[in-house]
Amino acid sequence: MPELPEVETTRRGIATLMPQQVLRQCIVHQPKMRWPIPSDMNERVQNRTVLACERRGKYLLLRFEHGYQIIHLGMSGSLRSAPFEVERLKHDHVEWIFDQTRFLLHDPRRFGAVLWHDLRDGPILEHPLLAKLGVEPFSPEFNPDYLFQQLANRTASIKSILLAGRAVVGVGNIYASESLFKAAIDPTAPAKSLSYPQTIALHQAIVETLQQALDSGGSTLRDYQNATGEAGAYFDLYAQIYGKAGQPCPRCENPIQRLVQNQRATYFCAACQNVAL
DNA sequence: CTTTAACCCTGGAGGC
DNA sequence: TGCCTCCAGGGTTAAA
Repeated sequence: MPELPEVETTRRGIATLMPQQVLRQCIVHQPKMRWPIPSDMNERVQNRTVLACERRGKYLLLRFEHGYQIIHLGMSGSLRSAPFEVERLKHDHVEWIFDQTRFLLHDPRRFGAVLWHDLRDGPILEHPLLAKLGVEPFSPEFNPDYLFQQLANRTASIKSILLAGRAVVGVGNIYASESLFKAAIDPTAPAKSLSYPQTIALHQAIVETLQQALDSGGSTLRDYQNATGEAGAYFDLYAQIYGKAGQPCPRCENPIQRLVQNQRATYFCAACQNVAL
């Protein structure tokens, strides 16, 4: 579920409710996540004020005066506000209790994480998980010149470079396929082989795809909060090719194909993206 | 340094 | 109904 747009949408949602509130308790029901949740987590944050809800890549950052809670939703995580009368469900692993409401971290696969970074150990952005991340896709630093420089000398496929998040964060498995399709670039091409015009097209495709998904993700999250049923896979609403193997390419009608790169599925149109098989 | 592969975990879908 | 296999939107870590 959590692609960058959903993480950002989640951040915006909790940012309207959480900041300036005193966290009364942080209850860990299941510490076995991607990394163990520190056993003293509650002591760190109990009766402390949440100053802000920030984001770096797909990491959510709850800022306190003395440190940060680092939250990652992994592959299957979600963070939602739930009134006290709402019963905790299976896989609701962590609770944030405030005076007026509470939040629940739900994560069946437990690839997510909740960590503590104390500011005595340095600035938050120097945390090992954050220090080597690429630039934010909506920041001025992400521009064609920067991207071209990042791709230079890289022999790995452009798909895997995008997914690695060292050049730019937020391009998940869906958006890697979608962006490369939009830019008509072969996902298997070595990153260094992209021309400058191709890099311009890819840069534009990434920003447009993420922006469109952010708009869409926001609306589906509102739907999810209002309705009882599932929001469904929000990317189904606008994905051009992701998950659509066998269906006609929206541009040229040739069948969309699927391949596996780095153990992750890639969807593409061999004709539009000039893929040699 | 770069690139690739294994791995963490649960659950849904589909074949038999 | 059950059992089996495959698949899943992430990313760290070890190995080559």
